[in-house]
Amino acid sequence: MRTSQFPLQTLKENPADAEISSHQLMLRAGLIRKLAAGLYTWLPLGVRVLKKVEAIVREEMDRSGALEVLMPAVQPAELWQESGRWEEYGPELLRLKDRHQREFCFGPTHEEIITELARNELQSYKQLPINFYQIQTKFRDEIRPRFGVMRSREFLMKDAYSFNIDQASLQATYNLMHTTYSRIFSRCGLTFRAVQADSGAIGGSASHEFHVMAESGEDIIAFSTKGDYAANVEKAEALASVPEAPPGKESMKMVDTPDARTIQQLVDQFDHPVEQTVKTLIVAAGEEEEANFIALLVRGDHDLNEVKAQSLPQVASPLRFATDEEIMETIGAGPGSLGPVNLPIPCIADRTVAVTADFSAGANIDGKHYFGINWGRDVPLQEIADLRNVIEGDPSPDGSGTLQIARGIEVGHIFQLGKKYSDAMNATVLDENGRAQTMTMGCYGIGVSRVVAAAIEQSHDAKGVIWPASIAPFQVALLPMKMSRSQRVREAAEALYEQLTSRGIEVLLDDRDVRPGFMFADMELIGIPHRIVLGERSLDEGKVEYRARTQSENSMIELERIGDFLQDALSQGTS
RNA sequence: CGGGGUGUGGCGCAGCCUGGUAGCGCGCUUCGUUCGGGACGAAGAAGUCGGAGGUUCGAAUCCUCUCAUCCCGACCA
Repeated sequence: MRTSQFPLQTLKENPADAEISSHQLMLRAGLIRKLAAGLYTWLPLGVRVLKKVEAIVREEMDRSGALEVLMPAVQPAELWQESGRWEEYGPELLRLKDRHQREFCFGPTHEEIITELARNELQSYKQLPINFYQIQTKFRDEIRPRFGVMRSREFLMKDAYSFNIDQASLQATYNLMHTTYSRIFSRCGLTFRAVQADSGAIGGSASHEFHVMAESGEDIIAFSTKGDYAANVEKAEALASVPEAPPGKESMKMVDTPDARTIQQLVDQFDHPVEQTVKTLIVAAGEEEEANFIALLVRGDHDLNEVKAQSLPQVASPLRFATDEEIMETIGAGPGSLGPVNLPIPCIADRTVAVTADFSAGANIDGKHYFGINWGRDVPLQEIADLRNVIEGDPSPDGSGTLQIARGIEVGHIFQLGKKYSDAMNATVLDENGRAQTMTMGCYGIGVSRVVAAAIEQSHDAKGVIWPASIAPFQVALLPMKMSRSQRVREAAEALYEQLTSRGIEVLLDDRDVRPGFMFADMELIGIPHRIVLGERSLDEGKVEYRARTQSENSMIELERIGDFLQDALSQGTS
């Protein structure tokens, strides 16, 4: 490709509304342009990258035996009503009506559609297992789209859905997808980690997310310093900080704390270690509970994990915090003075709270706290559960090492769905006994457009993008110096361009009549992995200048050898 | 949904407080001089000042409404 025929829509200045580097660079390098909030046009350069990622995904999915389909982006409401999600799904679902006032949505995901397909097309266990996938545009009406294509409303996704006769078969497909995803992200040149994820209210036994490690990631993941354990903080199991409670030394006493309404104020005003404070959160109770509300206790410096809390049967799902009025009415004290002692509603203590001695908590009387509370002696320990987010330094749940915390960008998610959709939509096949069996399902997603942003987030410098070779829009930038005035340079450039192109290398020949610095800056901004400079000087010696995007020095290479040299570099996947 | 910010040629911004009929940088077009790290000079094209209404002799500027967009927050006592 020649720059004279390929628009490089680069910008020198940073667009005002781009926050993170990948978003800024995607705009500056001319990969994308914003149309409206969360909606982006991919320019020719960006499309080349997108297609590279798509090709890798497709190759590896095909290799795994999955079969490509293409489903409609617009989906009839009836199927969503059948699965129950027409009501469950919130405002994220973009609902539409056609000219006959029939209801549709723009698909944020395709479980209903694929299940409808499967129940019609699959009749026998002999057709299983089967895994369908597509690469297609999704729309989710995000509360707050941000960071360019990282969290946009419309985005390109690879989604796959497997149908299996039983759990063992599903597990096998799931494992196969796990290795397939690892191959895909490795081939994309990403540093990533598979982590255990919350399987959510949808049910299902297992779920892993694939995260690209990056400071700007929106997810927080915890992993063991020694073992293999890695999990999304939403999911990571929080063990008690110590195996058992130390013996209590203090006796319980009530203290006037008129100005301590938060844990921080309590700690500051009474010189009290935050590890010996307990906060009491009042939430709506689950349906089986007699009380309307239930109290959750976590240590003062810990955060409640809402996903864990609402998965408890005693707690209403979705989680709902009591209002100040409800708290006043139920307990007789305001939110700043709550605690387990003399509490008129049931309460669940986090594991760490259960092993804390001599702790302080509200007295359920406004402006008063108890200090030196001990379980058993002062208040019975009713129930213990894992309620909190892990923090750095917690013991790792696999028993080896402690937990570290890092940020990640979720680029893939694999999920054992089980029978949620197949049950609701009656997707069965006949088993070997001729009996109808509900199929069990898995689903497997990759955010293709997000992968592009994640790759940049992970690999860039002050000058621009540094593409992993496998997804770079071009592999080699060929920059002739003064081509418009030097017949020799022009001829050498054309010859080398022909040679490299015929070797199957994707070359971008910069045949614009611009100054060298301009070319260098553009090529570095758009992140082409290999750069060849052709000039009178080096041609005198029969050489060209080579520089990898990751390097800061040129090396001189014989003109005759450069083709082989590049081919070697590319086949090694080095950049 | 709550709070805050911003809307002025393609992009980045000034002008607004104190009303007088729009300007700078980048980019773009043409010509000339340049030519190995984002050149210089000259000439040019390009803006319903987000939209509607109002105040005024006169509104980018003041007032009201509205739309768009970005950031922060969305119950952790």
